[in-house]
Amino acid sequence: MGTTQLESVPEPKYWHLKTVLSEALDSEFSVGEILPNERDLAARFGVARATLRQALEQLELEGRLQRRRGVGTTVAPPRVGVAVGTEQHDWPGAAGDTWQPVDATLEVPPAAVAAALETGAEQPVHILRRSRTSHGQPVAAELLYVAADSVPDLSAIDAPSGAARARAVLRELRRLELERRENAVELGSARADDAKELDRLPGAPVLVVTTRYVTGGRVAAISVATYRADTCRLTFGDSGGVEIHQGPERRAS
Amino acid sequence: MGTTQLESVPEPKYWHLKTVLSEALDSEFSVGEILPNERDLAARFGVARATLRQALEQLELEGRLQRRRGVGTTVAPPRVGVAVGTEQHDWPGAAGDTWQPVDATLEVPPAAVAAALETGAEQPVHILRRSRTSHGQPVAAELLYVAADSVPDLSAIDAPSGAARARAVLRELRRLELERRENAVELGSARADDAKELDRLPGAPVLVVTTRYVTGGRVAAISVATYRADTCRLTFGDSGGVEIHQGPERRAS
DNA sequence: GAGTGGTCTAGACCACGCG
DNA sequence: GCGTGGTCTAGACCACTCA
Repeated sequence: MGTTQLESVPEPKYWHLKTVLSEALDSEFSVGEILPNERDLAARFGVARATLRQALEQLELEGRLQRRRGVGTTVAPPRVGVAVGTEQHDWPGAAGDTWQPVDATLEVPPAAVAAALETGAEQPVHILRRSRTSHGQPVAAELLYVAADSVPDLSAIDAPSGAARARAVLRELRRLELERRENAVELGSARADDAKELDRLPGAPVLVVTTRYVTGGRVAAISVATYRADTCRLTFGDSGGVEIHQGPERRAS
Repeated sequence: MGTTQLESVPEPKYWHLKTVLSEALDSEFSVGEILPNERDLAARFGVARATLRQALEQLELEGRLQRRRGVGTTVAPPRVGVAVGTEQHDWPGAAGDTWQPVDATLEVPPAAVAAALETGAEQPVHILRRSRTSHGQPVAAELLYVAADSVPDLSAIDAPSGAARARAVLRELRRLELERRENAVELGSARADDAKELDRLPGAPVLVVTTRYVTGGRVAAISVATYRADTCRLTFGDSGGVEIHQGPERRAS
């Protein structure tokens, strides 16, 4: 470092810290390894704990670190590639679908959903909960809204709720011809219920994938899927692998 | 004080604060309006400024607020729907492409890119910089890597660099037949150069879209596009948003 | 130069996981 | 109970924008 001034344009400490830590992660740590605790790390770098935490937060956001209260900070594995919308003409629940139905109810949806489904504001719709795991870890939680009149033959279904009912709704939905599906991705923060299901704290960064299922010129269903932003890389089109984004040479050659 | 008492299960202050502010944004503020400054807001809610900032950061992450140093905190407009990969069989620079070429050079790419392009580690490739705007605001910055042997007829091109050369590379690229393109989206933080182009601070949350252009069984080009996560909603498939009205594209003259 | 958000400090206490 | 990360405080100074 030297005793002279650093740069004419001073970099924030936490930014520099992040760079140093990032390089250390590449060279001196392996996946799953536990880092020293925040107080020790802060002391080692001669900064306040809050500053150190700012650097750790960024690294966690980039999927380099994983922090768990009561446990510690560990080096995260590379992000998991998760296929989204590979099949442009498949309904949810089709063969190869990796979602697990959890529950289904018939309720009045949020106003924004009702508007998009073009149902009445007070009209109940089927609300399905599904979850998705990858490599044994939860990666996404979904709310799937199905317009009631899209699955009219469901009235005599046995189960009033539960996974069985969810599967029944999906089965009826597949009888329709799917015209197309439209996806959108944006950044969000996990609501309390999603956070719990994703094993994260509320407010954790998530990628929100909204899918509109269009059939016969109207929207028959809307899916709002919440993916863990720290551990997931969403893939569109038919590739799964190959990380390009600033990967260290940890990969087996 | 208008602030209500905490619950029996204590919610973090910043979380409660975020909820209160969010509701206030809906009911008492309009888009573009300037909020009171952080010190005043903190005093009004009876919390430290750092706590108030934690709530504001979340709201900014969700695209509800926009904060600019030296200016203030304003209510953000709804996120812009940005089409990504709508045409599965279009090269970059095809008709309707909304990217603006900025520069082009011939350099050795990062190792990860070289591996994905299946070029030699020391082999130079064409590196194009492009930028994308929407409604007059910069929304994305792109680095496009084109394998040199994908555009062999470029050797006699006049311009050694600059936007003209970038357009020349794209023109040559379009002579090939595109087999398919594969997209991946993940969360990242803006590098210093991207941040500057996106009018954000370094480390700002971005959505990184990686696209592999496959032709004849190999990857001819790779694009790494960095979108502002606070202002953008990426749409896949052939439509814009649910409740977002997307204006006409700005064609450069 | 006044006012804004951005960075940083040195503490304190709390909620959680685990032995 | 102990150690971890998560929350919170009350200051300070810096970098930036704009009148």
